[in-house]
Amino acid sequence: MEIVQNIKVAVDAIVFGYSHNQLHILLIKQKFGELKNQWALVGGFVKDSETLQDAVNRELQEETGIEVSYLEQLYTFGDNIHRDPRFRVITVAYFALVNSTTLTPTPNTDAEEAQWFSIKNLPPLAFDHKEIIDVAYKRLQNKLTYQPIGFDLLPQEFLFSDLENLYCTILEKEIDRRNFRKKILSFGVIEETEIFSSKKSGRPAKLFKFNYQKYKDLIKEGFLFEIKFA
Amino acid sequence: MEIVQNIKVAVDAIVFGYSHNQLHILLIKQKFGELKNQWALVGGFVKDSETLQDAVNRELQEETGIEVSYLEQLYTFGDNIHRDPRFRVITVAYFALVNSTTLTPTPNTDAEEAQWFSIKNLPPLAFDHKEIIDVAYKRLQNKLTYQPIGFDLLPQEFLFSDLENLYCTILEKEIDRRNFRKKILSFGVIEETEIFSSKKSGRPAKLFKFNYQKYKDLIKEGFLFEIKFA
DNA sequence: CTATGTTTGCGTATGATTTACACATAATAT
DNA sequence: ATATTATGTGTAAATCATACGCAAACATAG
Repeated sequence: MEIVQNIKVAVDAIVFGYSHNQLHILLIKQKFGELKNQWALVGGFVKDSETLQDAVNRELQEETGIEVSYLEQLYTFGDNIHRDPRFRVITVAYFALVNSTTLTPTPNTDAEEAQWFSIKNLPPLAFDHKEIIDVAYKRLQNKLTYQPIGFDLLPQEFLFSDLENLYCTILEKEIDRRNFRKKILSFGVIEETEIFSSKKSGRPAKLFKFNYQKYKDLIKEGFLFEIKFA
Repeated sequence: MEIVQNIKVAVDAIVFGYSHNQLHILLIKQKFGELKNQWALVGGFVKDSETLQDAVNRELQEETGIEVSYLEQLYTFGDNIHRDPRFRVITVAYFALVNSTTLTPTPNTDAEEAQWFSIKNLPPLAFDHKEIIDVAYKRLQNKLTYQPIGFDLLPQEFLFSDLENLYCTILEKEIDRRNFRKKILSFGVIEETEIFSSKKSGRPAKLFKFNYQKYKDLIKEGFLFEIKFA
């Protein structure tokens, strides 16, 4: 049986970053093609010999030079049947987080320009990329309440107040500082360091760090986080 | 820029059914081709002009004649690069549930034979379909604890004991009958009917039915279920 | 027709978790 | 020095989860 099919497979990455108490998304500006000067998600067509995830990592490398600290498949968008007149495109979207210590994008090719945008202030986007981002943002909000992915958006060592702020910002909720601290500490996956931060004012705060090993052990036991705040 | 890509896009459906206190999966037996006599998931190649979900529904109709009561995208499997020598296949897997009142498969074409298998006793499967089923089963177990999808596996009207049994079976856990009832009723999405069931022995039980409208209202408010039993 | 077994339906006591809120501490700024 | 700011810890009340007891309504056996 012969299969006639004129579909191309692409991957897109929704890359979240966190800095200055704001959630950001990494976008690239097309320099050529029919999408010239349009902002779009990082992505491109999958090569025959690479896995989907390899394709995402390659595109990320080529277009932004950024290495992500978390990557998972999000959803496959394939209903936009007439996006390109030459063929149909289905795109497997990947959800990515980057550590805020490595935030500066440096594209390998000069075909594109990479830039962070606050999620509250996105430019007009190519294709259905705005809807893809909406799905990704919901996933981030959801996942934050039952898995410790917030740490993947912060530096290796961070202040509790930063973590708290991150949760407030992303979940768009007020959180009681004291209950939040108790809850997070009760999971036993973050540890105090002996380092204190020098802030402008106020009592100096201990830096904390995430214990990935401990987290993996918990996951093995089928443990989930369940962070829910009124 | 010319895109050279030799990838075909397929869809697969993991169809769950529940009967005789057991969870079942719908499989088809290939009658032709290199996979002759192998059991496999319902699925096939996507046509250029149909959405992914339409493709799933079409394949379900063609191969089994079954109409599902719940359908959502599960995951896209694309790492099995050398499954077919002619081209690479990526398959978008869909998670489906069928109401146990419509369990009899009746394939349109006589190319395949469709049959239910207990999840505890699956035959050898084609490709990576066993792994896909594993992913789907985990999703089912998970989803059952925070969304009322159990009702999509039962008849319109059902006994509480059936619902409880379904949860026990799928979650592979003992559940306290009384606490389960209280919890489920507290969500306010199922209603008593005036009908009583005639059982072999014991006190007659009221039949209950799911109120989909009420559920949709709850979802709008961002409500989640959270059924967790020790 | 009574006794026994079986399944349903409801209730309550206990413990665990969540939520709300108060105050001492250690730095900087004035 | 004193005010200001942010950190770190504690505790009481309310809510929720868990464990379990018991009566009601049927079938069946003797």
